[in-house]
Amino acid sequence: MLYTETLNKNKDFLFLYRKGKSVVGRYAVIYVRPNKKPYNRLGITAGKKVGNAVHRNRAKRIIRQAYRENEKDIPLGLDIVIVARASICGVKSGVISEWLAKSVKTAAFGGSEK
RNA sequence: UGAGCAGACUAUGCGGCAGCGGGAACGUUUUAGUUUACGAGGAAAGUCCGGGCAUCACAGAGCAGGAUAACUGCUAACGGCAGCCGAAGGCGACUUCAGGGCAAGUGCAACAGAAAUAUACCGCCCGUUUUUACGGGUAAGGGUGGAAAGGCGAGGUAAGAGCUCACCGGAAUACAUGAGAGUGUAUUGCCGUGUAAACCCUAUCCGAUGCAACGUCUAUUGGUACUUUUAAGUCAACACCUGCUCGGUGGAUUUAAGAGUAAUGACGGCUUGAGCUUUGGGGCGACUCAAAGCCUAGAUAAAUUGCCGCACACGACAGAACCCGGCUUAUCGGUCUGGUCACAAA
RNA sequence: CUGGGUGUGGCGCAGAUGGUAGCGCGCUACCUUGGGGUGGUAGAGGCCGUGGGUUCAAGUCCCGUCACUCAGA
Repeated sequence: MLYTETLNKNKDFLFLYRKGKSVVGRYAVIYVRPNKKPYNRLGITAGKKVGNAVHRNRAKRIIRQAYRENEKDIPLGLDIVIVARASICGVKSGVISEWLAKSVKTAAFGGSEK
């Protein structure tokens, strides 16, 4: 991933859940917030509700793949957290990719403020 | 041909494009980059046992506590496995078993029943007698119960009773046999049910903590915690080693001053190992010995994927996290091997 | 990684060393009131998370398993 670091501190996740803009979809929820840095930071959450370890790993893989495909269209300088939901399991990656492309932009330029 | 038993193996395959993880090589001041081979399981799961490894100063003795339970072996070890004994089930191949000791001691056995671990309600027999009660003997018969005086038949007796005898079940002793559990034979009337997954007894085993162990390097703040040195005071007891006792080690603690360390982050621990494959030898087998060859995940918000095409049986359960040996549980199916029973044919 | 705890009517909980499973709230019907509440009487509702085992007999004892939950590093 060209312009992206991973987000791995529990503190940062909690900060985004409280202060970030959110977009809710059928397969996942996206939280976004500007971070005033020249690169993006991405965090992916797949909780216990998604399923067992195999399903959680698949959810994370698909989301990461979708992000990679759309990376060029996403503006720089954002913290992004994507939380997988249970219905992501039986879905092909193309659907997620399409959905992500739309949702990130709406989140970045005017998602519902919390 | 059908049914059934046991064991072993496998876990969609092939191709194209894009991508991920750490390793090696090339390259670069460094970063970026290029090439190349490799990259989840039979259960990786549950964390139920056992061991390695690391630290706790020595890793001690006894009690307590916990675990296991026929026997002989295998193993680093085990609660695992193999063989074998016994019991139960199946026509059989075969399967299942917490399978030591209630005949050491203690406890418990509701309701029913006269009586539940010691007794006489009805009945049977004897005696006394006011002929309808009292005393005594008796576990053959009745009913209750999961369990009722080892079972059953004969003798015997006032009536009965292992009181005596035959057969069967158990126990003890002796002899034979086996490595042993055991098995066989003989003798002794020696014989109050069940429960130890009730307390308990017997034998064997167990020091504690877990890779967030542990080691190395390091920023900032502050005098927080720990260690240590010196000085002063107090106490002869206190702290630690496992819950207690013995035993061992250190004298212990408070205040003041000085010195050092820890936290945070990074790296190591981390994958060459009770390793895998093949061949040969030993053993009924678990397993083991020798030789040759091989290197086969090591991540840290955590890598095996996405899309397309073809084939068919249309793809189950499921993702390493210090490492091994087991156990248990989940699982769409497929293949092979060896026994068994029934039917038919030769 | 390690060690505990819980599971019982709709809800919250009892059930000491095995012997016919209860309490409070709630629910249903009736009485009381002009009506409602309160109060009173009667009643329904449970294979005790699940699969085995020990025992004459298991909610209770033992083993496996599922779910939830707590503590420590």
